[in-house]
Amino acid sequence: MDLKTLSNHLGLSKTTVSRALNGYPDVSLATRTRVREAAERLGYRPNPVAQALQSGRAQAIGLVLPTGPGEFGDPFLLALLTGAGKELQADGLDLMVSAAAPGDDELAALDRMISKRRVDGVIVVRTRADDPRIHLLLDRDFPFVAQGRTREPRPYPFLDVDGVEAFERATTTLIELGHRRIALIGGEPHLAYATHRRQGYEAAMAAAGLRIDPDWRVEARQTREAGFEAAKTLIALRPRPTAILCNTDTQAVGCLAAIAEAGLTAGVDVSVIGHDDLPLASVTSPPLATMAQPLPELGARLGRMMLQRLAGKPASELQELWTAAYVPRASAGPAPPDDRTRRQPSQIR
Amino acid sequence: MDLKTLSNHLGLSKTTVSRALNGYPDVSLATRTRVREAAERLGYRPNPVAQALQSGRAQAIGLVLPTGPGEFGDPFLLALLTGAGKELQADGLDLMVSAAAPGDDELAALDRMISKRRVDGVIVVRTRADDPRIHLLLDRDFPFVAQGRTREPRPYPFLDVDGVEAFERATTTLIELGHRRIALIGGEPHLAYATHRRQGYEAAMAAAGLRIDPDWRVEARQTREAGFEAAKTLIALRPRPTAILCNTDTQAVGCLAAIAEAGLTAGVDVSVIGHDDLPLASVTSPPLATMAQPLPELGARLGRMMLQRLAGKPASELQELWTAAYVPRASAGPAPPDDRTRRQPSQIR
DNA sequence: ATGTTGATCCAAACCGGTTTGGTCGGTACA
DNA sequence: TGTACCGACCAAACCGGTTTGGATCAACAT
Repeated sequence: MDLKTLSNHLGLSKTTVSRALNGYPDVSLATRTRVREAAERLGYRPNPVAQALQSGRAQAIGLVLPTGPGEFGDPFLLALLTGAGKELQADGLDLMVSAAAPGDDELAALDRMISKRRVDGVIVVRTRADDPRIHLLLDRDFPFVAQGRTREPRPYPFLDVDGVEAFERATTTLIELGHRRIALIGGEPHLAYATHRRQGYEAAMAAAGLRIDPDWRVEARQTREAGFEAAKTLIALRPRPTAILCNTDTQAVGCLAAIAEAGLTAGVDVSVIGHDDLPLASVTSPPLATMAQPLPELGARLGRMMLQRLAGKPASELQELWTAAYVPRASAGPAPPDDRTRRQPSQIR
Repeated sequence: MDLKTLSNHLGLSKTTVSRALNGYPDVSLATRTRVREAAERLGYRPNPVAQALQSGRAQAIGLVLPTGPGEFGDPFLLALLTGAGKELQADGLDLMVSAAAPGDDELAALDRMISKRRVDGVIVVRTRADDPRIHLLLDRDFPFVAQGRTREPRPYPFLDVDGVEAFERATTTLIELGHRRIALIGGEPHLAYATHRRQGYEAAMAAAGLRIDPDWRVEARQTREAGFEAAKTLIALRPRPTAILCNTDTQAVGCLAAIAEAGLTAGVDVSVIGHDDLPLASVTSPPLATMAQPLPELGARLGRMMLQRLAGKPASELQELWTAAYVPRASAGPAPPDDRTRRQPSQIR
């Protein structure tokens, strides 16, 4: 059922039928309703491809999924994607997804997507500190919104969860539990969020008047194994840190394993807090305390920001910073009674 | 840079340029190379929207993500999506994703997708025993491939992992470890794969000459909580089953929790095997033995099957059954020395 | 000299919509 | 009575490609 068939059927011109369906006032009300009823009855659906060709807009937005091993872990992305997809669908936009490993492939996939003109905008997820995708999109002046911030002087629309605030709060929580020797397994500095979280940790320690021993601040990749190794080093320190903050849950899981392997109990001897609230965080032993991001809502907001961007809202007005929620679980407990460290100095003297 | 501009630039007609680029033999070799070079040099890219309108093919395939809470767990879907996406991309097809909760929404999303004609085919994931999506697609004669089988007499293309074989093997593995009282936390019967897995369990037990106590076979929803409750019931039985097979890892995680709560040790007092090898399976305590599916390969194959389907390969030749891999982990150990059951009957007599 | 054939190239139609720039008849106003 | 204006409708152009059905011309055959 196409427009020509429908208009023949009604004894009207294509023009009039088209304009009737689109609610133009230069079609009489009577005709308008007659056309609409017929369209409804005959199940007429305008061909979006033809509309796209005419309007120059694809009625779709793109999303390149970084599919590298690990990093955030997949549940993160799918929740984001779902949230964004539903929001866009409500406005009649489809979601076009392309999967590529971070790096050249990813950039090529993005390039292909925008030069094919099959999408009107793209959503960039898991931004990195210095993100070539952001450069590409800004250079080409292609509409986009990013999940996360990068080092980029030009203003662009983003939605991020405040890593500084999150780790400030996580650190403060530990301090309130009586911890003083708090260590950090940070992420690699090329990840923007890793830098922010480290800053939050440092700020909270400073605010509480606590010194950070240089040994307490280590960097590790976003894998379980890296978390395991980093934690082993931290646990071996004397005096031993009583709490470890991990850049992500993935690292934290490795950290828990290292604690168990050392014959210690997480949440009792050493407290651990992660970030992301991955599904696995609730099944570790002990369950992992963590900072949670409202992923579906983040996705939905990203979708809506994309719509606003396409509607012409300036980038500078589309920058939001959300707050993570602390999810208390058994891995974060009160600081152990701290006799060892008090005695040690006197023994040395 | 559109075709008209390019042809003006070359002093040729649109027709000739188009045919040159598409390699038609009625353009002289000299012209053909000249056109191709110019196109390359000027960065000409045909507008896929215009091509789609003309050819009637959208050069995209669709995928409706069921986003209901739980069931398989998200990592499953994302891996599948990635695998399929890469395969399709290699053939120039894009992947259009729409997220909807299973049920009416999902069907509506699917309907919208195919009647909008923005996709040439769809991939159906997580099929259910009696799947309305399959009915819809077969009724409309719309090309699709399904991940999983359903009760449907008409032939259609599918790729499934053999649940019968998987649980037959899991059961046999437990029998070889010395287990005799093996229980099953099955899935709801409307899930096709749950039925298959139950059959595999029953077949292996029968083949080993072991009777299945009716109490050992329970059904539970695909959630951690349901697995927890079901396991509690099983653990309370006397004589107690020494092994529990769970329809999915999600249930198995709940099962492990119930075992721990009863003061028992999984893998020692009661062995547990799950299915899916979700990421969290390796961090439970003890780590969860499970049947793993090669998700990225499954996705890739689904993508290729879709291409073959569109190329006209008949449905009956596009039906594949793959085999899951057993991932041994500490939750499945040898059967405990079984003195209690031997004595109990003598006491009763 | 007149067809025939094959190699090249092209104008126009087409895909299915939307937009432009009208026409046509009737009413309002000078 | 002439004309300005308005409401309702429509033919044709357009979006950017591909396909159809020629046109042109040189070489070759009759």
